Amino acid sequence: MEYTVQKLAHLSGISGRTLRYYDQIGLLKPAKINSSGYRIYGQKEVDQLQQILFFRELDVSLDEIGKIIHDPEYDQTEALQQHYKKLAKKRARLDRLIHTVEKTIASKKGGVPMQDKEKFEGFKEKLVEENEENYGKEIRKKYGDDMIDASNAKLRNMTEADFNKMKELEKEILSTLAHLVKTEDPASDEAQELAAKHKNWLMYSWSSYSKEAHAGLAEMYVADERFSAYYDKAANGAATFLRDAILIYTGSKNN
Amino acid sequence: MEYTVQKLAHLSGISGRTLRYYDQIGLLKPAKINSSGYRIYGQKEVDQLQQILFFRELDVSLDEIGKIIHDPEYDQTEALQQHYKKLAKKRARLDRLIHTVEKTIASKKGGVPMQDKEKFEGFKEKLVEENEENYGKEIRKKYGDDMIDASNAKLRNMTEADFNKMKELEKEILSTLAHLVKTEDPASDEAQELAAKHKNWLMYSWSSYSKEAHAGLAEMYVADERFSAYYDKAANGAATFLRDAILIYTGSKNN
DNA sequence: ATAAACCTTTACGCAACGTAAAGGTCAATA
DNA sequence: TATTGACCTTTACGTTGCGTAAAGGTTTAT
Repeated sequence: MEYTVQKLAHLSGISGRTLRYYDQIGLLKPAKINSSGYRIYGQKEVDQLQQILFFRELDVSLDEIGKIIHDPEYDQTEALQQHYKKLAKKRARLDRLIHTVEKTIASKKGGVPMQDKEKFEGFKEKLVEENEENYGKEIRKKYGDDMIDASNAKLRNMTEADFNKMKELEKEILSTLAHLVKTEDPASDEAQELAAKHKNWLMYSWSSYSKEAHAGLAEMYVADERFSAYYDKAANGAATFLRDAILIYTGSKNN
Repeated sequence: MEYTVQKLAHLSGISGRTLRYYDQIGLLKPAKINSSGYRIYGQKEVDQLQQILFFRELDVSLDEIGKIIHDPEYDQTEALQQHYKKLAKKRARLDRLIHTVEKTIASKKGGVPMQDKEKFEGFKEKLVEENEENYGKEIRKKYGDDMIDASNAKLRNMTEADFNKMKELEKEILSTLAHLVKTEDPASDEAQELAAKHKNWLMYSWSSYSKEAHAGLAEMYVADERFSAYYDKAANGAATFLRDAILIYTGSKNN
């Protein structure tokens, strides 16, 4: 049986354009070209198209598919396994997204003003994720996997009330910081109180506290511009001031 | 606090290009442009960017996001709900794909030649899906939802052994058909035996049998080019021959 | 003064096709 | 037989969300 483009297209449920495109990129060449320049496909091509569509269904890129079906050296099992991992990741992400949307919808139905609510779940996850992506490697090296995993777990399990308290405390710290930075005295009582508040704030996400870890974080507030930018939003030099206050608080530095 | 492109980019973890692009498409305009033509963003823009990234995380298109955050008329809850449905569909599909890949890998590990094995699970699903997409509406109208759902379920639950038997029977039918079509006698004993085999073949996926349904399907083999193309692969006029044989077998037509 | 590190606009590239546009081919019908 | 209408062809631009030069101006630090 021989098929022209449209015939094969109908048979397989894809468009003629797609078949021409596959020809163009060398993924599926017709068996022959007839005297009028028409593409003619045979049974072999139909079978190969089935294979192509099978992999395409699995979200494999056409490039990959080409390798899989044309290169006999290609380890198909390995490819499938790699692909399986990709799919699993996608699904995990989708699960999270769905969860977030569900929560968001629910909270909106509850009549809660969406402005802040909508971001809640997403932000928690974003926090965890961002921490991982931005600081994951460095921090995991410094503090070890267990501590970070525990921290992430704690963050994830936080109730919304906790989360809001944490946010408020954060605000308070920032405004106090903006105020105190002008005094230029990180050893003052107020500054030490601020450092204590900062510890409390940390404890919302940290599973355990150590002065060393607190001091280490303080150093990072200055060393890493992503942190310093955050605190310098409050006031110029805020990151440095906070660091010094914490270093004194933790006893890492004498006034 | 004011941010240039790079500052905001670092702060939010996206690229400068992305910020310029968002400016370009009107999704996020800077607070102002300074005397040197630099984009300057303020706190308001930072907040809005948070919102944008929140929705982007949910795989909402930038176009949609624009409507959501700029248009006060826009029903955000409705949009989220729509989006939720999309995500759910995606996940359902992903679940299927993952299942297929798992099975495929498993079967390959079992040392079974992949050529046919790999397609097995995928093909079953593809069969169900294709049936739905291609004939779903027409057939559901004709036979009712219950019957079709039952058929799909049966197909899905088929063991591989059954599936292979079905495939073999299919082959046998096709080759017998190719042979018999030359006799041009759909009422012959052999042709009637063929019709019986066709019934058996059907029973692999049908949950119950009726002569009317069988005859109806036979008519469709000729009427619908997607079916007729399939059978005419075996031999010219095969679809018509098979239909006639079935019509006689079911008593819908006298020889 | 000069380099490093910013900033700008313009513009091509990516994946996997959809969608004209402009023109040849083939089968059936008036 | 001439003419539809349904095919077929190639060429080429549009889509999404940016990445990545290229070519040049600005700011900051040394």
